[in-house]
Amino acid sequence: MIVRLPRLLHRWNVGPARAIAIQRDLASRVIISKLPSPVRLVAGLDATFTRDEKWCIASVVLWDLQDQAAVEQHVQRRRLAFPYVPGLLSFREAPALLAAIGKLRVRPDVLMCDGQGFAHPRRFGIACHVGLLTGLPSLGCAKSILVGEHGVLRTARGSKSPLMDRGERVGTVLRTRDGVNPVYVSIGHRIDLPGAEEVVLRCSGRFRLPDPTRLAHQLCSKARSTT
DNA sequence: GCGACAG
DNA sequence: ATCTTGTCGC
Repeated sequence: MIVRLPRLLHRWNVGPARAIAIQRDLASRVIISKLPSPVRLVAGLDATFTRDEKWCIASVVLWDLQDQAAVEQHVQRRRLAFPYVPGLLSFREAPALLAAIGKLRVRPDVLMCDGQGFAHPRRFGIACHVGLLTGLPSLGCAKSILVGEHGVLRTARGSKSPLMDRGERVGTVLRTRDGVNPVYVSIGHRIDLPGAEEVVLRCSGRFRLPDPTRLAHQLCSKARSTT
């Protein structure tokens, strides 16, 4: 087991009110720092659910930026024990995601989550949560906005605009491909915003979503259809 | 009170 | 997220 979890930090059998309190508490432990370079191994994370809403299926794809290839991939399922509540996504998905991360044989340089990190009502989206609990650098790359507003972007790949919420910079709206909808990038843990943006850009080009997250999503879909 | 609301 | 085929366009 390459990644181990601090025991005190994971309590999933809680209700929404307690979950919010936990987020407020843990948010203060997030570290913003420059990403150690060079970044080569990016672990893309995603989760899906069985149609009966009983299981959460999570996947991790370890993407090698150097070789442009997936070097590891794992799937884990956990029973769903929390409803979908905007802002509390990690209490629904993180148990399965952490189980999948636990299967990695190689330690990733950074985790890439399908959802927000700092761009969250309490500045503690799923990317922060998973990063903090694993102790690994992490970032959030979401397909839509949870909180915040932004200006118009140019159409070229690489164009960006600050994502602002309550007068605070919470992330970056980033175009990963010419003429396609942008993604919403924010820090998770042990990273800074420029570093997060750079990783997302280096992981994308052919598609809107960066390769690690995109492949993790495909892996989840296949795993679910095989059920 | 009303609208918004990651996946 | 999930329910779902073809189709327009680079």
